[in-house]
Amino acid sequence: MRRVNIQEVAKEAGVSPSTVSRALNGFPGISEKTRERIVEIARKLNYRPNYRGQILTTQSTKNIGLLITDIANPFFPELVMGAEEYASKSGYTVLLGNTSESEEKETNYLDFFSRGPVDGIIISASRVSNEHIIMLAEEGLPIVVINRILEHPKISYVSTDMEKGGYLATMHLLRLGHSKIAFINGPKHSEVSQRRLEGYKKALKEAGIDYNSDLISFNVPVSESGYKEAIKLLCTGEAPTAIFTYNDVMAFGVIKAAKELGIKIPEELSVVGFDDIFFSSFTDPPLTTIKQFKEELGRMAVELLFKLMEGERESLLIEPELIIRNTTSRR
Amino acid sequence: MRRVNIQEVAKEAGVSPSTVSRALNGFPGISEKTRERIVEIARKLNYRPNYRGQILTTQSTKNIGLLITDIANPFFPELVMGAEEYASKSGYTVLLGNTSESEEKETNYLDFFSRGPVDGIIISASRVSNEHIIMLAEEGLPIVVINRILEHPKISYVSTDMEKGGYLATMHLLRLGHSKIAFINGPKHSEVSQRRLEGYKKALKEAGIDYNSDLISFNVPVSESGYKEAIKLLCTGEAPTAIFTYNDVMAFGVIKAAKELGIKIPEELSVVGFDDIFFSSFTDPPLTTIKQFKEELGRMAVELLFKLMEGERESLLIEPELIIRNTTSRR
DNA sequence: CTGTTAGCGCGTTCAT
DNA sequence: ATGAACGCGCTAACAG
Repeated sequence: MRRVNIQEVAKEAGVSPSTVSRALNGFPGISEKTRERIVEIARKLNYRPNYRGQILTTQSTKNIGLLITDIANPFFPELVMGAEEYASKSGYTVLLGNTSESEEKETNYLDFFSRGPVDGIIISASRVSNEHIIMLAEEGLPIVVINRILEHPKISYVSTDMEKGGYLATMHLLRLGHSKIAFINGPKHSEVSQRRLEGYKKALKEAGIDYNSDLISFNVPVSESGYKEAIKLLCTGEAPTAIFTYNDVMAFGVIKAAKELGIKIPEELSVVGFDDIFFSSFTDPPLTTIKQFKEELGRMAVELLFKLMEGERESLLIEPELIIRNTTSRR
Repeated sequence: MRRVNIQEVAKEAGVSPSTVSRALNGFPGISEKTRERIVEIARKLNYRPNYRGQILTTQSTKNIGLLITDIANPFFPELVMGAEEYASKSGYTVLLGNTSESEEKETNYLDFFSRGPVDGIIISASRVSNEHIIMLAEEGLPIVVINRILEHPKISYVSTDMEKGGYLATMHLLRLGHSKIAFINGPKHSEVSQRRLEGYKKALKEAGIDYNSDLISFNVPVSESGYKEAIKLLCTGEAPTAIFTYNDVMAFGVIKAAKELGIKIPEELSVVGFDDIFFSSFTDPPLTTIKQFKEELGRMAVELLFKLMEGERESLLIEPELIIRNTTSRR
């Protein structure tokens, strides 16, 4: 692939390859004069060490693998930016694996990552099993998981407090006088979905309202799901007066459905999303939502990964925040 | 990093490493019986070939590097998805480099990519110079550029016809009776900005309207720029009746500014964006825009890259499309 | 059909 | 302060 290698530089400088290596890597045991001469020659020849040979010897790639579920959902880009910014400060590059909600792709990327191109992995994806993650970790690969509580001696995690999020959203709606609150939830198998549902139930219980599973649905977390579920819910005789969605993008689908059905938001229907992505303040009306600190999540994941690479394990929960805009109102 | 290597499998099976390699890679010259036995042992030992050793030998990484400017702008995720989907069909993984509009980061990623982790590069970023790209191409690295017309024997490109896009947007506004049309453009040095400006000028000329450079500004292509420029434009005595923006995200900024100033869209101000990202149909009012076929752009880039790796060079232009929604109306 | 040898491009001994 | 030899893990080329 690359043109000039270390041997050619060595030949040009009339020294051995190891001397070139020492010179260019700033290692001791070489005279300042030779170093300068070699550095100059290397630059002239436009020499850059071959990555493939380098990582094979050093056993370090200076790369981090970041697995995410859906790059089209703005939640993830913000997370990625947080991770990338922090990683690049330490000279690390982030290799992004986007899985488009496909379990097979998650497995493929994880397999790929585990074969050597990265020094550690951050997983922000829900399909892959804890067992699979633990297996990789036990092979010696440092792993940090995002938004998944995984207690294991070799794995760290950072997560939004999802139960708190579900609780905040539901409580907000209850306080506004709603009692029939639908929850258009995410994938059933996902831990995140389950924890938010716990928060939802907890709030209901505190308000003394019976839990009704007819108001809950589990979905692929994309806009269309929100749209379809909203149509279903709003066309029944006993339609809910408020809808809480698994994420903002799904809430956009709900808003769209309500508009098409001529149902006014927030007068006739209140909507609460989750994530607080950039576009949520631009919808009509602007979306009330539970904010996740996405950049912080990405940043902390990298920080915890670096610690893990040095043998220190540490995990943490980040509190979400209720952002009240204009899709919710008193019943 | 990885636990068990090919030698251990060989030892366990009582054969040589090369036999194991043949068995696992499906190469000929090995008895079916031995192959099955080795495959079984490899699976039992949970062996997966070490990527680092493998690429050093095969000279192929099965990776593509994809350089993008701003992952937070939904234009790019859609492009990435198109690229990824097509690449993964051929067993390739996409390594994403996000540069957050920083020239230094673009250079870093390009440097990294050129040192060996990928078999080819797709560049959808504007800061890096043609010279730099050509240098890398001449080192033997297959490169495809997106939205940049770069004629060079070793480089392919795929681009939206930007001049056409600028022309379509401006012509649409002219037909609606607008004559004072501001253009909140992208980065000045960017070829894309320049080509769209050409289209804008061409439409103006055809309508017999003089070009007024006061109506043109060059900006970092993020939402805030649209907001700030709109405030500036709309607070002057001679405010334009229509604004064309470099991308949809900037148009969102314009909409926000107009709302804050109490200016009604589209009655008092028409707005046309560029890209047609997913959220543009969710704004209030839904945005009129020039659609780029983003997934197609990503898909074609990979296809052209594969061709380039086999020595065939081919480039193409994709026609954009005017999507009329509700931010434009007759003057 | 299988084993041995060599080499990808580096960094790291261990000598000198 | 510098060079020679070795090895990272794998596959390709050559032998048998």
